Amino acid sequence: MNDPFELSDEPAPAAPPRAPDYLSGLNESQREAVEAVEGPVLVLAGAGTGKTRVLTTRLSHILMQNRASTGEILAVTFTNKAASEMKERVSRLVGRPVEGWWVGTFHAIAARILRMNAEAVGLKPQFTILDSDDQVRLIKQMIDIHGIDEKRLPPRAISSIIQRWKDRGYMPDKVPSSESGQGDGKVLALYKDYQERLQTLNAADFGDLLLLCLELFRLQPQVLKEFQRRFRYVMVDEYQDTNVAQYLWLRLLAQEHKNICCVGDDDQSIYSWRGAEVGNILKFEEDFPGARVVRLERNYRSTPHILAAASGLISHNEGRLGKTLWTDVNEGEPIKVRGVWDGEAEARMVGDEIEALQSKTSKLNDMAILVRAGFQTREFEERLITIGVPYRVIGGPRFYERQEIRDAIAYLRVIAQPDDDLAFERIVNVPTRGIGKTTLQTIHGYARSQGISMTRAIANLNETDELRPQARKSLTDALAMFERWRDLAAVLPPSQLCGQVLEDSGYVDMWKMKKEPDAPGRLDNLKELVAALEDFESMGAFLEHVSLVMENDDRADHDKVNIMTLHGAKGLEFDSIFLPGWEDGLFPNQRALDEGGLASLEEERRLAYVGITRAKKRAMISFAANRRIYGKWQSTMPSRFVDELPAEHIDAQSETGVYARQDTVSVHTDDPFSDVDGMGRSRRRMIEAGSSRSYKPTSDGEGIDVGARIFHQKFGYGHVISSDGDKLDIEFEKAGEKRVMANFVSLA
DNA sequence: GGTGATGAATTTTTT
DNA sequence: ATTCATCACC
Repeated sequence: MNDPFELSDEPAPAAPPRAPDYLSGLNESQREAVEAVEGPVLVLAGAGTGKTRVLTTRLSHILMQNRASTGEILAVTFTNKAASEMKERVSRLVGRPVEGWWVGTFHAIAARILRMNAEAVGLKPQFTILDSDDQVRLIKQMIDIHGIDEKRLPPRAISSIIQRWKDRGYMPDKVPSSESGQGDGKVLALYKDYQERLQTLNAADFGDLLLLCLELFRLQPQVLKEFQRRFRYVMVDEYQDTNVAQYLWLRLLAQEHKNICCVGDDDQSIYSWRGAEVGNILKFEEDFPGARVVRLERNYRSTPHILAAASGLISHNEGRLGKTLWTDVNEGEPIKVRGVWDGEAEARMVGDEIEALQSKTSKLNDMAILVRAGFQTREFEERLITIGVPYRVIGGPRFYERQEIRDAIAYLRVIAQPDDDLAFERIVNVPTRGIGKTTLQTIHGYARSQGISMTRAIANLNETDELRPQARKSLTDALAMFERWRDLAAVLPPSQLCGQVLEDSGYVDMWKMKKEPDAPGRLDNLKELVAALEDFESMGAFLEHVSLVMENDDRADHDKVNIMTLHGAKGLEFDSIFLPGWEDGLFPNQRALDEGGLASLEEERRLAYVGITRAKKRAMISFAANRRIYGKWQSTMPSRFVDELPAEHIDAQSETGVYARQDTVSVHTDDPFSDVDGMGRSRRRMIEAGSSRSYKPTSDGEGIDVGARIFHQKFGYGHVISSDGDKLDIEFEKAGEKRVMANFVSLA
């Protein structure tokens, strides 16, 4: 036990009473997690077990016991929302606003550390943080030089390869040879070049914030030491979502005091596709010897039926740390599982259910429709509009991602940082100033050959006659304009400066001239931006905010049904949850099925688990027999996850005629995860007897080839246009072109 | 340098 | 179906 008096920077209040208020009301394991402040601790917090409460109480506990001052605690989260919630709740628990502490997202804290030591990694302190859009544009510019075929390897793909390398902590010279072969080996060269380019632009992308931080710690051990000494206690939220770079970063920072507490749930790891390593949480005990593991298993959110259904489902995953959630609340209803004819019927059913619940005094705010992919929201939006039920879609495009806002910000970025080529290029000809492709290419070529930024290149080029006089004039004017704004920036507050810039540049006039229907809306957005800037002391603070803080305050001020993706729902809870589209190919998603193997399927299953566990009182899972995807009708099979729900906890019903068939025969697939006959318990249970005919087993084109004339019980006769695994594109004689499962057709 | 046509792609998303 | 990017052409 440490001596509290030595550890505090601040005047200490009297020692806390034996059982402080803030500890009361915690259950046994929660309290254990809160009080285990020394040494490495892993808190396995199942869904709805009071994770945030533990985290905030623990932080307060450390402060209240004067084990450390605010400046000596590092608490990292993934989202700004989680960070501000933590700040707010701890302030409330401690009874005073807590300031000067290190609570924030990985990226924000890494950026803070990096800005304090930018020079060590070749940046200037006011470096720009590039978002993924900038990143892709930059890569696109570099693609030709590296002789990469844009068709085979689009900028997006390259960006994601590089991003994944960064997630694993690889600087260009550290990419292992097993990895460097990606994209004909050309991507690695591009990565190297890309990093150099970022340096001349005085910019860092999101991955760099962590990666360069690691680099800083490597190059400047004394800087690392300083932070290691500073952070007596380290706390991490959503540990299952950390990537390797973040893991290394944490491990370094916690080295000195070894008081690290990671909170997470391996069953809710759904972000591997953006670099998260479930392995981090699975091997915590190895990584931090002597680690204490506390399991939070008492669930305060859901009914036993919901918990049992979710637990039954997730038990199909291997490689879990394993938890058994329990609750002592009352039974509640089993999960409804419904099969319907098509997507429209599904939307209708969900709409009806929502209306029924609403008339039983349920608030719309307490209901949510959780979909696998964004495009699925539309059907529900349309239905809710027709029946007049208000809704909100959470997670759409954000304010700062709109074109006009990004343009405006680009102006501000160039003012703040002349070397920011990406921003400069974005607006140099917006509004049009007669600076075209050719001119830009000349500047680009020169800039790159000299290893300088474009604005510097222009200054040099204007001394020569390489540019057309007209372009030269425009560029000179533009640079002069920026110089003037930079002077203004010194005297005007950010908001006024922004207004001025938008006027002077002709940007506002440009939109006023446009007769597009959305032009007025864009002008409104610009006004909103200027207004938003009033909250900021400095332009630098604002730009940091824009790059690191997502704006997602959908105010819950009206009673509306929530529609969002399953990913977007993590961490939220609602009384009633609707889970539509549980069909193989949609959920689990086809790409996950095709590409990622078992790991991917398990992640989809975790996603299903996350979905179900969002429900406090009731949940309804549904699937359709037919669905139009990308304009084509497909006949679909219920999700394999439907099978995996324990029968005792669901109430299954299916529309008459849906999946009607009898005399099921086995269908060979290459899918190792499906059960023997491709049709398990629940799925079979959903199938009602009806008129049908048996068919021959088919396998991967065997039996049914392209060109074959076939029969389908719903669509009639047709011939096969093409096949794609177990799916066939068929031109039906009566029903037109459709995509159907091979096992639903037979040779005619 | 702006406009219309054609073709390809289309999970999930924070920072 | 719809969007989005690229290309040809004014």
